[in-house]
Amino acid sequence: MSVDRERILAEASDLLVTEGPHALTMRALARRLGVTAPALYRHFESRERIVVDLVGEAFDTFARYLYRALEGRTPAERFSLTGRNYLAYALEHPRYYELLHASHNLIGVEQLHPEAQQCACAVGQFIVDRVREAMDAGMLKPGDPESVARTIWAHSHGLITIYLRGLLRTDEAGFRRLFLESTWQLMEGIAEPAFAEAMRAEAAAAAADEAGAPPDGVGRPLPVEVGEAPR
Amino acid sequence: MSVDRERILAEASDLLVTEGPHALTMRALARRLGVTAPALYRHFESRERIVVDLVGEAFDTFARYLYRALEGRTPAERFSLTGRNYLAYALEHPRYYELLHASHNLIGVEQLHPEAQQCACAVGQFIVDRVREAMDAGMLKPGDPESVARTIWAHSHGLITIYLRGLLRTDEAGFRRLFLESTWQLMEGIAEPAFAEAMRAEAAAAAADEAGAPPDGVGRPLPVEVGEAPR
DNA sequence: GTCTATAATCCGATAGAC
DNA sequence: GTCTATCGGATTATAGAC
Repeated sequence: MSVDRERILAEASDLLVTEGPHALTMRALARRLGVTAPALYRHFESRERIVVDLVGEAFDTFARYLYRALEGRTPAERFSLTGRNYLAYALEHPRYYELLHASHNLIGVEQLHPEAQQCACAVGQFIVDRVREAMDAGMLKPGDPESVARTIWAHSHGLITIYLRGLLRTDEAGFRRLFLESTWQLMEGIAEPAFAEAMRAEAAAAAADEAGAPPDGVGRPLPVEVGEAPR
Repeated sequence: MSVDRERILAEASDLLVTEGPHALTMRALARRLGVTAPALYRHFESRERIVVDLVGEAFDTFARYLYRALEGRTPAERFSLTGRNYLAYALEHPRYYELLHASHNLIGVEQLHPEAQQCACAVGQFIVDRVREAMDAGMLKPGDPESVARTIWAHSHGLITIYLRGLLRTDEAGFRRLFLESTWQLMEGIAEPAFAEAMRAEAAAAAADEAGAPPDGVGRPLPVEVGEAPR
């Protein structure tokens, strides 16, 4: 049998997240792939290189998801898309998401620090920027953008972490509704009433999907365009 | 030199959290303690037993911190104390806090599952109960206690995680203020105005401590007793 | 590009002297 | 209660045949 770089990384991330770092050995990895250990050295020069590349790809993918939010044409759209894409990344690449936050335990600080520290800062700044322009557009209550961004980030990250650890007894669809509902509770405090109301409507619509989803609810539009109205 | 159980556990937790599970070896642990590896087997029958006991103690300590909130005499006090004690545990035992959430990667599901799963459920139920009685007392807006408790838990956990990972450029004192400020932003949405106002005052008082703390600000009283007034 | 065989290292744990 | 010495096994990584 033959393997390629992608299959190795995929199997390695699964091994790493589901059974822990000690379980990611060249032998175990090769066994899963149907080859022997030395074959892996044709694709990676060492075990550590596999882990480093894995974490690097997790960061890259994360940045790609997040920056896609810049396709939104209004501050409200970009703000909303940022939250959606953050959640989408966590749910579509759960092992990467865990890897991102466990990376400091997996590899030495010097291995990825330049890129990772920079990426972590960039992510923080990205969210702050989306919050700031949402404030300027009158969508969020006035305040310190950095502080509000931290609050939003912490809430999303905490909720996702708890879910991925299996501490919420619900499936992915249930968690998506739960995430919207919880985010709305948070927005009630930091968003202007008009936008909070729109988020409430979105959460209600999502709840409606639960009991007999209307078949045209596929491409439900973004919550509002309230970001352009005032100013 | 001689070692005791406590020194071993303390050094082991440090090794585990700061350098990862692979770094916790009997040899490395013994070296840090100034003894040789076989000496450790006088106190623990195996390496795994060290990890299991460590996680167990992290859970026990956590429960002790949390249940102390029951000393509050009013729903408002118990609600407030729950949040304070949760934060106190995380800041006074940061390695235990990380251990708690990494435990599923450290030991087999069967080793601690009875106690851990039960403790995790108990903690969740404890917070839900405090939220429910705070709602009944008119301190929080009416709603689903489980949903609101999840939101509060997620926010606190997320913020603490981000801080412990060193992603917030601030010291512990700065983080305490930051935590209060962020919690207030959240409370603005889920608490009744009277209590939200009290939390705002508390956050402002904490901010005042920043620039020239008044020397009598030591035992600042609990935010309010608003929980007993309405009904 | 994968195999077998193997070198070198590190691990957990035990035996027995002191 | 700690030490030295050691067993048995696992690991990463390499050498060389095919």
